Formats: sequence, C-alpha cells, structure tokens
Amino acid sequence: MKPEARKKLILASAKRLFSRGGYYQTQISDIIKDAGIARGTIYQYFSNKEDVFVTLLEQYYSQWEESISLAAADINLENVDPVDYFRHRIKRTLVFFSKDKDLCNIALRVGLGLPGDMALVIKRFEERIIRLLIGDLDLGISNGHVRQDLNVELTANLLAGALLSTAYHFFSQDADQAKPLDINKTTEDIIAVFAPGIFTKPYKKQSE
Amino acid sequence: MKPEARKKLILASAKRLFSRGGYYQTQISDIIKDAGIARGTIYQYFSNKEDVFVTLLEQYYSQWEESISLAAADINLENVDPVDYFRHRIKRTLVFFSKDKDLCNIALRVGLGLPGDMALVIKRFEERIIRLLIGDLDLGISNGHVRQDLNVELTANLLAGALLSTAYHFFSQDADQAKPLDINKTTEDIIAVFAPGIFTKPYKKQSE
Amino acid sequence: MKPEARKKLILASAKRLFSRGGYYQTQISDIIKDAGIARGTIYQYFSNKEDVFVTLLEQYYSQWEESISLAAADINLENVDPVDYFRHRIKRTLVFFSKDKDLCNIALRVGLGLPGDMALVIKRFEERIIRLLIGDLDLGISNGHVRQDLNVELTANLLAGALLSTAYHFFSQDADQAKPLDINKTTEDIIAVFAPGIFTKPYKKQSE
Amino acid sequence: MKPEARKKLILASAKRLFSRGGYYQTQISDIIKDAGIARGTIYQYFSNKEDVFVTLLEQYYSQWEESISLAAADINLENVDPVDYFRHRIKRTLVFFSKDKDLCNIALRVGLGLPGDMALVIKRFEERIIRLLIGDLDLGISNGHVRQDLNVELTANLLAGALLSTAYHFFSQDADQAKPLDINKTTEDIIAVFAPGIFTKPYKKQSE
DNA sequence: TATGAATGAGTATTCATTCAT
DNA sequence: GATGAATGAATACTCATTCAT
Repeated sequence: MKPEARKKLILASAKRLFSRGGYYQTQISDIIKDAGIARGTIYQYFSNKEDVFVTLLEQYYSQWEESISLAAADINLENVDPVDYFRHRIKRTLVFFSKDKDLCNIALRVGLGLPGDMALVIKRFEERIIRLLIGDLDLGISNGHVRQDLNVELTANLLAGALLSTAYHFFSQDADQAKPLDINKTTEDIIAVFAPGIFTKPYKKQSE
Repeated sequence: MKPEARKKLILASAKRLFSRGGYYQTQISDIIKDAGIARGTIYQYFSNKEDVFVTLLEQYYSQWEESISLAAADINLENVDPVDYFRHRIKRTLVFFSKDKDLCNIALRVGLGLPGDMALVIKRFEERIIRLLIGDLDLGISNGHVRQDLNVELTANLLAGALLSTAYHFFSQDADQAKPLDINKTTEDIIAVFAPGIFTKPYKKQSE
Repeated sequence: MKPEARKKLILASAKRLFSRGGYYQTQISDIIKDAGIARGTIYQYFSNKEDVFVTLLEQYYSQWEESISLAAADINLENVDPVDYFRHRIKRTLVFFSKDKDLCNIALRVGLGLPGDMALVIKRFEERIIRLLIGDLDLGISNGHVRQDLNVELTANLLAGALLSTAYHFFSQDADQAKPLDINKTTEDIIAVFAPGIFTKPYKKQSE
Repeated sequence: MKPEARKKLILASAKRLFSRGGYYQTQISDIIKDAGIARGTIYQYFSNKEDVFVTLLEQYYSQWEESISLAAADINLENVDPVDYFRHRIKRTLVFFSKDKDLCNIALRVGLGLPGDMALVIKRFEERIIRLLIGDLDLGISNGHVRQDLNVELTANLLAGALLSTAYHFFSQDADQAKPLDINKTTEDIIAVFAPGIFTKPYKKQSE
C-alpha cells in the first residue's frame, strides 16, 4: 500500500471514531484496530494523537475555505440580488456540513476540554465564519442592502450560532436519520426567518 | 464548617476548573487543591468525578428551569404584545447565561467526548430550550401573531443555536472582557434581526 | 448501654462479617453499620481493625482451651479405655467447632494472606492442637495402648488435618444445611477409621 | 525475550510472593519489581491482579489433575492389592505437593477472604480431591476390599483433610527445613494409620 | 517501512484512623 | 463516652509513546 493511501486509511478510521466517542474516549488502540495496522505504524504518519485530530480538523477547515472561495467565484457581486447572495451562502454552508456527518460532529461539538492548541483550532474555525459574515454584512451596509442600524457583530454571531447548531442538529451522527433534510427548502426557510430583519428591501419568497 | 457549606465550596472550585480546562483536563487533585481540602473529603460529598460534574450541570439546568418559569409567571399572556413577549424571553435567556460565566462555559461548550451519560445531560438541556421555543412559536401561529408558513422546528433550532452560541461568545470566560455587553441593547438588536422574519405584525423598534 | 455489652455487640457483628467475607473484604464501615454504632466508637473498644479480628480469634482459642481442659477434667486417665478416651477427645472437638459456625469459618480457613501477626495467631492454634495430640499419643505409647512404631508427629498432623478440615466441611457457614450432622455417629465413624491403625488393642464398635 | 518466557517469569515472581504474603499483601509493585519488568508490562499478559492469581491456581490444579490421571494410568486396577493402590495414591499426592512448596502454600492455605470467584476456584480443588477419594472407597466396598459399614463421605473428608493439612505442614515454605521428609516412609506411616480402619484385609507392613 | 512488546508517568479511588465537638 | 467529618497514604490500572527487530 502506498504511504498516502495508508495515511488516508488512518484518518478515515480516526474520523469515524473521534466522531462517535470524542477525543478523550477514542484510544490510539481503537484507531489502529479499526485501521488494521500495527501500533507503531500510526507514528510513522502522525507525531502523536493530537496530530491525528488536528490534521482531521485542518483538512476539514481547508475544505471549507475552498468551498467558500468557490462560492465567491461563481457569483458576480455587482449584479446579484443581496437576498440571493445570502441564500447562496447559507445553502453552501448547509451543503458543506451535510457532506460529512462525522466531521460535522467533530467540528461543531468538540471544543472545550481539549488539550493544548486543539480547542484553539476549533475556535478559529468559528471565528473565521463569523468574520466572513461580518464582512458580508458590512458590505451589505455600504451597498445599502442591509439595514444601517444592524448590530453587525451580534448578527454575525447569531447567524453563525444558528447555522452551526442547526447543522449539528440535523446532520450529525445522532440526528434523526428518518427524516432527511431538504436543503433547498431548509435554506429558504432560514432566509425567510433572517432576511426580513437584515435587509432593507422587502423579502419575497423564492418561487420554486 | 457545615457540610452543606463544604459541598458548595467543592462545587465552586470544580466549576471554575471545569470551566477553564474541561472535564478531562481537570483532575481531582486540582479541585481539592483549589478547595483546600483533603483527597478523601471530596468522596464524602460526591461518589466520583463524574458526579461532581453532573451535579454542577443539573444545578445549572434546574436554575434555568426556575428562571424560565419565573419569566412565564410575570407575564400576562392574554394582553402582551407578541414581540414584547419574544423580547422578554430572549432577554431572560441572555441575563441567565450572563450571570455565571463559568457555568456558561461548561454548559454551552462541553458536549461530545464526555463519558457515560454526561453528554446526554447536556443534550437534554438544549432539547429543552428548543422544545420551549417550538411551543412558543406554535402558540404564536394559532394566535395569528406568527407567520403561518414558518418552519417551526427549524426556526426553534436557529433561535436556540443563535442564542446559545452568542451567549457563549459574549459571556464565556474567554470573551473579550474589555467590552461588557449591554443586555438591553443586545436583546433589542436580536429582536430586530429575528422579529421581521417571524411575526406577522410589522416590527417597530422599542423606544428607549 | 454498658461498655462490655457494646464491645460484645461489635464483636458479634465483626464475627458474622469476617466469617462471610474474610478479613480484607470486611470493612470497618461494614462492622459499624451492622453494629449500629458510630465510626469513632469502635476505636474506643479496639485499637484497630486487626485488634478486632485477633480478639475474636483469641476468644475462640481460649474457649477451645477451656473445652479441652474440661474434657481432661472429667476423665480418669487411669481406668479409662484408650479408645474411649480417643472417642471423647474427638467428640469434644467436633462439638466445639459445631457450636459456632462463624468462628469455625474464620479459624479454620483464614490463614495465609493476613497482615502482621494474625496468621501467626491462627497457626499457633493448629500447633496447639497438634501438640496436644502428640502428648496423647506419646502417653498411649508408654501405656502400651498405642502402637510402638507409630509415627507420632505425622499421625498428630493427620488427625488434626482430618478433624479441622472435616469440621470446616460440615460445620462452616457454607456447609450443606440440609443434612445436619449426628455428632455421636460421626465421632464413632471417625474412630472406626483411625482406631485400628493407632491402637494395639483390636477396635470394637461401640454398642449404641 | 519471547512472550511466553516473560509470562512465565511473571508467574514465577507472583508465585513466590503470593506464597509468602498472600493475595492482599502482595502488591503489583512487588511482582513487577521482583520480575524486573515495567508497570505496564504485567497488564500485557494478565488483565488484572486477580487474573495472575487465578492463572497460578488453575495451572496448579491442572498439573494435579494430570498427576492424578497418570497415577491411575500406570496401575492395573484388576490385580493390584488395595492397600498398594491406596499407598500409591497417597504417595502421588504427597509427591505432588512436595514438588512446589510455594504453590502448596497458596493452594492449601488461602481460601476465605479472597475476592470474587477466587475462593471458589480453591474450594473446587478440595472438592475434586474428596470426590476422587469417594470414588476409590466406593469401588473398594463393591470389591469387598473396604469395610461395608465405612462412612464413605466422612472418610474421604478425613483423608483429604489429613493429607492436605499434612502436606502444608511438611512441605510449605514455612515448614521446618531442617528435617526434610522421607516421602516413602511418610507414605507408609500414613497407610499404617488409615489402612486398618478402612480395609477388610488385615494390614501388613510393607517390607523395605 | 512495519511491527508490537515494553514502558512508566499519570490518576481516580479506597479505607483505616484521627480528633474536634 | 459517643460522634462522624476530615484525613492522606496507599494502590490498581491506563494508555500514549518508544524502539529494537
């Protein structure tokens, strides 16, 4: 097996296990047993347990960054309707989290109680989301699309909290598997809640 | 020292330490050193480390329940303006979390990666909040105050996620201590974001 | 309650518990709970846990010594038939052990694995029995009642081992309660096994 | 070092230490120090302290079973003299216990006061011996070699108790090392005590 | 590169004993 | 004498990490 493939194998096992049991309750023993490798082998690819976890997170975050930049790329900021843009952002986010439930679990729920810099890595993720939203809202204000008197920092937090927690609620491992989420409809429903309070232009429901 | 007082002493130390370091990184040794008691003493009051943690959480949750029921008590549901009621609820929640930053830290951030039933206890807390919001929204719909086509479950999640995550962001230990939050203004700002998307009646800013 | 009465109360509880669980698995907590006294009270009567256990044993051993000397007292060594004497000894021993099953349990089974001098105390008990038997057998040899070529030390050990282990087997707590032992018959049966190999005079069954 | 060898090393240390100090007073620390291994290593071979002890006992018991079956194998039950057979059994038993004084100590003395199923394991050992003797005696009765009126269960207990306790007395660690036992002579002496009371045929001393 | 036996610092928990009230 | 809250030394067991093969 090629080294890269083996590294991926380890990360796949680690992801599944960390997602279910969290950082502390997942042992190196569990990971190597699940990956079918020897105890020493994991240390050929990762310097320690924390490295495995952080690699997983950073991989996830860079995927997210990529997903965001792609989102930016395929939209022409000049002409786009602000609510459409907002809609696009929210949908992208939901789509992203829905793609990998294990990572959703890890990224949105673990945080405090982790050793060293790991909690920081996670915190940075949320801050990045919030800063992005702040940027969006500030832009919207200068464009006249967003209410001048909006509390931007707070609203960014509300949106981030609402989105992340909702993502966890609907997409995480433990979520009710019986009713899968219609992301298009959910996006529209979220817009319907937030848009009237954020934008200056009266909100119109998207025709389906 | 009276037994009850000593138990409180231990819980106070545990709260501070769990809040900063989380469950796993907080050792029994840390707690007893902080509380200035002997190693065995903590086991006179709690059966084990988990018991200390869960006691802390349950205490917090029952405080929250009480705070909620008080909130219900001092409002006349017949005559109250729905936005006013919403405003009241949100403010209560923010006030509650702002009162104890350590518990805010513990309750809102810890979750996955905890042993046994502890994660469950926390999960139940959030579910309780969401169910409460669902009840409010359903009532609003039958009153005609809330949009008929609102996705109630989703909106309850958005609100819960937005509120809890915002509470953590502004009130937790790590929050920027330099700019303390004006809860009245924050409440109003939150209403300004959510009200237009939820209520049927046009939202009017509260005069201060 | 009078001090002596309370000491007896503690010993009674300790006896029952040590008999069931042995020395190590019986906690001071168990004893005080069973005796219905406070934690500190037991230390008014005994210097420590070991003292409770040893007191129990020594009480038992002195009872046994007394039982032995009584046995000696009511027999006229001159005229008595040697098999009768042997019979008497064996019966006395069996009767003694059968009287207190808890102490039987403690004295015959516990031994190794006890701290300090406790194992010694128990060992001395057995040695005392053996020395007594050696005395009896030596006397019998000089009387001509016992085979000249008998290996006295070994035979004393056989007798002690046989008697003690049989006592435990039939009288201890765990013994089959369904078939209570007829001590007279058992004594006769033991004599029937040992007498022919020990005495010079042909053994005759006792008429009942 | 090969794994099997290391496991044996640990058992050897454990045997010596348990034999001297018993179960409770022997610490894991003592065993690893004696075996010259690291703290964690013992847990690679045994799941816990109890497992080490039980492994030791079960090893001993299976050795004993093997020794017994060998004893049965090299004797022709048809033609053998019953006293010879008895002699053989007794000698085998004595030889067995004399071979490993530490295990002799552990198996014959420990019993009550052990946690979990450990006491049971030991109890089963004795019961096995007794059942074997009962079988022998029943066979002897149907052959006409053994007295018809012998109390078989009791006699088996007497023999087991006599033998085990004598084995401990003469072979255990604490036994008087000054006078080593002549097993042939001891066997003969034991036979001389028991044979006349058990067998129908007059007992004749073995010519040496 | 892969292995897995060996390592040992780290930690929760127990329980006999003390002593102020 | 009686109490029971407080004590802290003692101890089994864990688990990430190493390193010789």
